[in-house]
Amino acid sequence: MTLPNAAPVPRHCDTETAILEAARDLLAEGGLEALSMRAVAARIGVSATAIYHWFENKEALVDRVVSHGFDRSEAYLWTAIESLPKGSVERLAALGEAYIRFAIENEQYFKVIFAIQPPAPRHIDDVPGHGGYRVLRQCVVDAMEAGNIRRTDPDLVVLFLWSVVHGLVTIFMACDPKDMLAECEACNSAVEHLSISIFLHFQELIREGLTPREAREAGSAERETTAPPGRDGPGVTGNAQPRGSSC
Amino acid sequence: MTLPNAAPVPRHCDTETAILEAARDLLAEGGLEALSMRAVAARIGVSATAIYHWFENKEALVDRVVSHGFDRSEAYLWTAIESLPKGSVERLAALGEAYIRFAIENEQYFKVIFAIQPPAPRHIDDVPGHGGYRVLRQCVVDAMEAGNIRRTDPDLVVLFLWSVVHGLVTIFMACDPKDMLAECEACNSAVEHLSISIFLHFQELIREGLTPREAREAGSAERETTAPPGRDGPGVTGNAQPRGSSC
DNA sequence: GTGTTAACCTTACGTTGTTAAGCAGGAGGA
DNA sequence: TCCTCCTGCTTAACAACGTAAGGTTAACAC
Repeated sequence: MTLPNAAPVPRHCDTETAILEAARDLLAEGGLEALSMRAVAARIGVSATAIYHWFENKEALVDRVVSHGFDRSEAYLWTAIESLPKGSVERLAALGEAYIRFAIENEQYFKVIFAIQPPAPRHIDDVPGHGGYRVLRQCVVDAMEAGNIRRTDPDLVVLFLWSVVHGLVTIFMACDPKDMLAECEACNSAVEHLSISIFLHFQELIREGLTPREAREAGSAERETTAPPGRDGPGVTGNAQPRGSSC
Repeated sequence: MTLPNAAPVPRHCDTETAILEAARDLLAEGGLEALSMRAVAARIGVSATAIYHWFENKEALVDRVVSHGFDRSEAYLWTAIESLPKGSVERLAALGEAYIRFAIENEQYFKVIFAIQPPAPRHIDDVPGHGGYRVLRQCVVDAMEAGNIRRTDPDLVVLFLWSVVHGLVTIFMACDPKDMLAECEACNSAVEHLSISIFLHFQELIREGLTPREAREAGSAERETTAPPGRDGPGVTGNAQPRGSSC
């Protein structure tokens, strides 16, 4: 274990890394309840109390594990979008899809972060994975400057898009909405994950909004002058999506 | 404790109710980690093992507590919207706001549900609060029939709106995005909760979408002719998903 | 009187996170 | 070579946890 001659590198790194790796594996395998100090210790062949030499307590260990996991998120998201044109809507869409994929692949990390209640709400920079927020914000600003999405408060749009994808994966982690979407054939297409398939359909809603086209065109002139937030546009029955019974 | 003469009413109801109430209070006060069998028992003056006479184990107790809490959600949501016109967009907006309020008021219940990992993903009907899903779906269908929102798969719209509000409250429970929204003056208006203030701004994005008006009007003419709904419009990922042509 | 059942109780077991005390061994100075 | 200090662990023990096993008591049926 100990490096023979490289003095400046303390051997402690080995144990600390081993602890983190064992904890990461346990978390991924069985969630937080499978991650006990004794289980981690047993995996790497030390006593449970040895962990306290490297981490203040279990919470600190879990925090490090989760942070490590999410440190990869920023790179993961950048990789997913780097080949797509800057400022494009495709890039934003790919980012959302990547977020969902990352959440699925790191489900236990997500659950830990959004289950543990911090004593006080943490600042966004202290939340593991806040790097993902930076990526998303950059893409939104780019798309806004390129004129591909509406110009409004970018932070609001960022939070909106984040809410959509995060809400989707969170709901999917808690329950299985498969049955409620059984009638939606397209949702059950040959896509790896149902949540991603649904997100593909969300994209049209995100882009076009829920207001029927007729109502929008009718009310566009008057809305030029006043734009109250909770207004109710007069409804004209439109049928933009001709489909059988439910779709 | 024991009722003297009223035979048909077994005394056990008192204890069971007391257990549920104590567990509910402990959960609300200190979250899941404050809810221990011994703490519940101490509150009502029985031994910890007495609880096992009424509940199979801790999980069953927590399940009942959370279910009870969410049983009120459907009534809560209906109350919030009953005075608003059926099929209106206001009704949908009020429903979203009510969901957020309910989540804030029942934060610990939310955390338990979306933190605990069921062995297998549960069916939507088994999820506490699925009554809220029913309310939302009804409002979406009404609004669709009234022509106030676009006609498309209602379940998709339901899941979309649910994702938006659920994602928003989940993000807010995990971190404090106050700083990142510091520049958004409107968000810091005199509204009770920041999340509700933000949701008010989300509503415009939900209704109008992110596509700039100019781009929409320019593209509307050509889309009149060729409009396969599931088609790769702008914004669909480059990962070329094989999509069903049905939706 | 006997038997049954409901509604508790006490005791105890194994596991958990965590602390305290101490030991082995290498490094460094005298 | 001896002493001291620090690092990286160890064992022992603690309180709190969920929960299993079995005893006790009162109410009730026959």
